[in-house]
Amino acid sequence: MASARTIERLSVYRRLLGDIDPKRRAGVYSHELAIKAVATAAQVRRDLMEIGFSGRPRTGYDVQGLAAALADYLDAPESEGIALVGVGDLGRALLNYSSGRHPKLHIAVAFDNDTSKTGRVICGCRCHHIRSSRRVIPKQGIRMAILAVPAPAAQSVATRIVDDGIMGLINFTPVRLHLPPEVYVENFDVTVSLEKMAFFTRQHAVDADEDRP
Amino acid sequence: MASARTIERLSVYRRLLGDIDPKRRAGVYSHELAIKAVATAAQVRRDLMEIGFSGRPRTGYDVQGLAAALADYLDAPESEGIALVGVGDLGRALLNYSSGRHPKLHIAVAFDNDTSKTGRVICGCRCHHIRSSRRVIPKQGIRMAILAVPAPAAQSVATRIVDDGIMGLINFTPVRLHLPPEVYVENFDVTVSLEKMAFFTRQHAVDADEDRP
DNA sequence: GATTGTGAATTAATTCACAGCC
DNA sequence: GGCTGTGAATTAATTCACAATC
Repeated sequence: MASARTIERLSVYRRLLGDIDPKRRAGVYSHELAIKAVATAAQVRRDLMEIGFSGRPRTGYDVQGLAAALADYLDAPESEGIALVGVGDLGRALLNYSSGRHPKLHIAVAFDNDTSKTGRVICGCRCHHIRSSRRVIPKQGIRMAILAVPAPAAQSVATRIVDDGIMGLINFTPVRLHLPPEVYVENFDVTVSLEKMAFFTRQHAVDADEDRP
Repeated sequence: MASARTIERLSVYRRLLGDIDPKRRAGVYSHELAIKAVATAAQVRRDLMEIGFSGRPRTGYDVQGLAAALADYLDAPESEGIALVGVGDLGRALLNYSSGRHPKLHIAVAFDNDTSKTGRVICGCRCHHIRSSRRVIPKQGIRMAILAVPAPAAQSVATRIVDDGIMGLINFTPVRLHLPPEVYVENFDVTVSLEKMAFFTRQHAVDADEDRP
């Protein structure tokens, strides 16, 4: 099976393909995708090999065919609904961002514990009280969630929704969750990113100094 | 130099240390950090070797000493200010999240192009119009930024602030930025994460099926 | 002549496994 | 006895390099 790194790049390639009008450009070369995706041409070819899609020498990869192959590989056959848990600023940003953007993934429902938010439609999405998750999540057949609650609530809410049938989640809180191993967890940690940026920005500056004659 | 992966884990270890009261527990073992950080004990030891911090057999790593060593390795000597560019829902979420949380990193200033936001203090942070970035960024000695603007504005705003002196940034837009190589860019891409979660959640389910007798 | 597909080589990241230590 | 530090081994990821192809 493809590695997480490969999946990430495939997702990027797919978006880049969206920038190409297939009526104007029928084919795209590995080195073109590579430049836009900040990768190498060989890497692109390897990744596409992984999903079993072939190009042709001289003409490259068929834009429409590749888009279809990527969709086939990355997407589920049916559209999948995602639960947003926690409708703060971040939750609203995610709702606005993702509404209608993806062909097969959409935020289907939101949960919060603030009764001024529950029972309403926020950014086009119905918001329920978290206490009704047990009823709503199985009923709508939802298997994935975005966790965007305050840190102190993270573990208990995560445990709860996993009980309700959630099998994969993106964790926007800084808490390292303790969940059964069959649940896929992706940590999206802002503090780590900030520290990494600070570290490598400093490092880049040092490198540039050292390169000076 | 340490790899990006190592830096990420060091950042996680540091936060985990914060959960330990050094008055109650003077030492911590590699396997304890490993469990909490979802890594292996050997990995933890390798990472700490990288920063030149030694533990002692039987007693493990000194909690306070390790915290100090991590701070020394990860942080700049002086506190660093970060510019937030784009004060939408996501920007506000970041402001709320990061205010006063980190000892050496803070969002020092915000920029937007919406005059209903500029000239005010939002979530404790002064918001300027983006057109004054050329004056404010150098004056405050800011070298890092968080890019949280709408996608269509991403490239032009990024180019602009790099001109103003920004050397590292976190890109929350889905745009692949074209910037000089000496600028450190970290892409934080929600669509990629969603697709990855969907893919591996599905995959986990298949695996579980296959494991059944 | 330019591009793909891929075996081989290389480089990077992780884990093993055990000596040394308290 | 249980832990660290680390050389060696292993595994994973990437890149090289070139035959095959159009």
